[in-house]
Amino acid sequence: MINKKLPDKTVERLSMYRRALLNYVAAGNHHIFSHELASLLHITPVQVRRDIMLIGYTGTLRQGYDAKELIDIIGKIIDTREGQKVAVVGIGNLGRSIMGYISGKRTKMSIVAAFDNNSDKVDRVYAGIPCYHVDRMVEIIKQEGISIAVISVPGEEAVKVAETLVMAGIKGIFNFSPRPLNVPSHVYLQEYDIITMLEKIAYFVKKI
Amino acid sequence: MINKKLPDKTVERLSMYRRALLNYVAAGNHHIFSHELASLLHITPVQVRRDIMLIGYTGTLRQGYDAKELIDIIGKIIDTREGQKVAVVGIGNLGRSIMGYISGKRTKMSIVAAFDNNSDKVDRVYAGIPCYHVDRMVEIIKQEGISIAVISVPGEEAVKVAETLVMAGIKGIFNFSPRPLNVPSHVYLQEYDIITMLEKIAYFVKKI
DNA sequence: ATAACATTGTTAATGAAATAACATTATCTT
DNA sequence: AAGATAATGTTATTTCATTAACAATGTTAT
Ligand SMILES: NC(=O)c1ccc[n+]([C@@H]2O[C@H](COP(=O)([O-])OP(=O)(O)OC[C@H]3O[C@@H](n4cnc5c(N)ncnc54)[C@H](O)[C@@H]3O)[C@@H](O)[C@H]2O)c1
Ligand SMILES: NC(=O)c1ccc[n+]([C@@H]2O[C@H](COP(=O)([O-])OP(=O)(O)OC[C@H]3O[C@@H](n4cnc5c(N)ncnc54)[C@H](O)[C@@H]3O)[C@@H](O)[C@H]2O)c1
Repeated sequence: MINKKLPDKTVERLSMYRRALLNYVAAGNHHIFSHELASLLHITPVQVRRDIMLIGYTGTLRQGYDAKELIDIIGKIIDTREGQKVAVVGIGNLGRSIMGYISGKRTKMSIVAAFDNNSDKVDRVYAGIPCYHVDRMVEIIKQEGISIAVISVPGEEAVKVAETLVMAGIKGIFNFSPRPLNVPSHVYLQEYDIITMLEKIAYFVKKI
Repeated sequence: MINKKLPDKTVERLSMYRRALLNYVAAGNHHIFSHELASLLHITPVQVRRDIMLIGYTGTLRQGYDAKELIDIIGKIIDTREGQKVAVVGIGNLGRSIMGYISGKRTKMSIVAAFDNNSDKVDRVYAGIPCYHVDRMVEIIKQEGISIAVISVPGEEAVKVAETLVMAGIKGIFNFSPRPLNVPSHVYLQEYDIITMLEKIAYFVKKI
């Protein structure tokens, strides 16, 4: 099952399945049917079964899926052995809120470094994470083996920051700045802009 | 051109085109070719032309598109006459960072109210926006004619908040909590979870 | 004037994602 | 033991999004 790449959207849902399942077992449950898992996410049971088929796990006819097993399989797919390390670049409002959000969560990933160019912010600790000057970024990313970076600097700075990250050998970039980035094909890029999404909502609200 | 619904992804790109074009004209330019606009977003020229075809605008063969006209057309599609009004529910780290981000921006939407249930936060002003107690939400949403809401409360509270928003007549919801929501079909729902997206990045980074 | 060119606008083809259809099977009921 | 039932797993179809192909056209060069 493992070496073929899964569809983008399936991977997103796997992450959501896992979270829902963690709550589900924490509440003392053991087995779950596709239609139950589906209703936790407000999607269809077929979608659930298809995703689970794609990862090669199979449930049983009378009990459905073993929640713990499913959690483990998803972990094998998404996580790496030691948990991938993440850096946040730009410790403004957004960067800090993301750091606070992720630090508390039970996910194998961990934010291990933050970077900023404002000297008031460097050499301090935010949500338990040390903030370094951005000049040390390449050095620390290599030293710590950081593979993923979140960009939350102002748009004007984002291109330069991304170039540095690529140079440092980063493999995945999550860009929150409104500036579209261009990275080599061996770097996975995810962009997200809140205003774009709000404007999309605005459009569809008009149409409703 | 106008009454048919545009594809989801096209609407997202229109928002990005507009932003890029605003910078472009601010820099003193007037006309733009599809390949130029494409390269600002790192997409293909065909994609640009197809989107522009869908909105019924046409450029000229030798000059390409008139940037200002295009900005206006996109405005007609996305914006409403007076600009849709937005509320933010849950003024924690994320809520405040979003409020700060959007307030500064030239978009026709405006955040006109914030809500929280923590008495330390209500009756104060954040980024120029008044924060009310969540008990007054229905009242104020109706009174102000707010059509879109951002949910940034903890997961446990999100379902309840969403129900109240629907009751208040909200038309579009942007949910940042990790709890999947269920809303009637006349409400447009957009969900986004940063951890899910980070885990997706983690997966594809492993595959690269 | 005509050919070459660069660009748009549109239709056609491909690819990705979601949904539907259905075959299979373990369990329960009678 | 046979049939009904309620699930799963898989293949087929449909829908949505992107990419490719190409015809149309105004501009420039010869
Ligand atoms: N706040 C939001 O909710 C939000 C949402 C979506 C997108 N964004 C975007 O994310 C970015 C950050 O938003 P914010 O609200 O946190 O802004 P902010 O101004 O509060 O923070 C930006 C931070 O980046 C640092 N910085 C600037 N240049 C840098 C560089 N070259 N290297 C390292 N650090 C640098 C600044 O010192 C500051 O700490 C902006 O591009 C914004 O457009 C913000
Ligand atoms: N911080 C992030 O970057 C981030 C990213 C993605 C998702 N989220 C999610 O967004 C939500 C908010 O995140 P945060 O970091 O701002 O958390 P936070 O704890 O800082 O803020 C939550 C706010 O909601 C308020 N609140 C609680 N119950 C409420 C209710 N019933 N009505 C109105 N207000 C209420 C609290 O008083 C608090 O001000 C959480 O669900 C979190 O999981 C956060």
